[in-house]
Amino acid sequence: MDAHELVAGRLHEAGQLYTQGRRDLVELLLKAARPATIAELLKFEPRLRQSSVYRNLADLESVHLVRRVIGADELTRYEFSEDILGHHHHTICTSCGIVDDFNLPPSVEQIIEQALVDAMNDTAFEASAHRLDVAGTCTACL
Amino acid sequence: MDAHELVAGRLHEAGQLYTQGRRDLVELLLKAARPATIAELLKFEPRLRQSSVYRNLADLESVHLVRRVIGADELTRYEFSEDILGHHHHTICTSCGIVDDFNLPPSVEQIIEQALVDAMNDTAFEASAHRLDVAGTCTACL
DNA sequence: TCGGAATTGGGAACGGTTCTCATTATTGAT
DNA sequence: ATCAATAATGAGAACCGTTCCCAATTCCGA
Repeated sequence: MDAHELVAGRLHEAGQLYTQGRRDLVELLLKAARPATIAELLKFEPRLRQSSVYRNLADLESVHLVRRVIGADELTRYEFSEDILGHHHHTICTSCGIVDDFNLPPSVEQIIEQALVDAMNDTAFEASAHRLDVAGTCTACL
Repeated sequence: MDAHELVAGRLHEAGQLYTQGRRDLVELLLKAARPATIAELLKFEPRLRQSSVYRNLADLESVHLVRRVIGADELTRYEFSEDILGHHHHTICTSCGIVDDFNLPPSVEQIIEQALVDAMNDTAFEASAHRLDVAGTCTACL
């Protein structure tokens, strides 16, 4: 399915418009193919204005089209939500901060999922999602 | 083993002193029994000065006695390093931000560890640690 | 007890993010 | 097509957690 259509539809449901600026932003996120910082987005497409990028990412996040990714540095990164990208995990380079995606076999996911359900049975905590990342050093930084 | 002894020793090796302020800080972290924000630490022990707490946490982190924990909000939390607490995971309440600890059975840890090694074989990434947290809602917020 | 080194405290500075508000664009109804 | 109502935009100010600076103080070994 075309990402733009999906985004347009979901925004429309929420009474929001799919403007050119938002289109550009979505296009950029598609091209990035990994969680991107605001600075990266602005550098790649200087037409975009900082305040609009922040606002639009927040808007897209509020309808669960994108999500915030926390890495090792203080910079917030954004990527499409798992609704769009599917469930996946992140490698986080502790040297340069770059975050990238990777997947685990469904069999492992299932074991993790079950183990977490069991673990949460002891603690009175209502789990809604899990997050498994790997910290280390990316090729460029080795 | 007594935590204070361990801390004192490790600081000494690094040519740093185990002052009263640092002692108080360690004591607080022990009492907290879960990752604590700077604001929480200052609130519990107003004798402590903000700048010293930030500096001392950074110092303790540099000798791997404490570590920074990233939750769901913008507040940095600190807890003793896994050297001291052992490997464990975190629940993160997306409502109030509280982070708490939990453990998984060694058998599951082993499966995860192996799955990550396999996954990293494909990507040229040098993994050094993994992080598995659960996001959701804590009892108090339900 | 003294001198050098480490630590402290207060506040200024920093940087990413959020907020404000006047201007502009977009949409649906006429 | 035109208009009115609503939403989005852009520029910069404000915010806030954190880091930095430096003079005063504390600590330790000789």
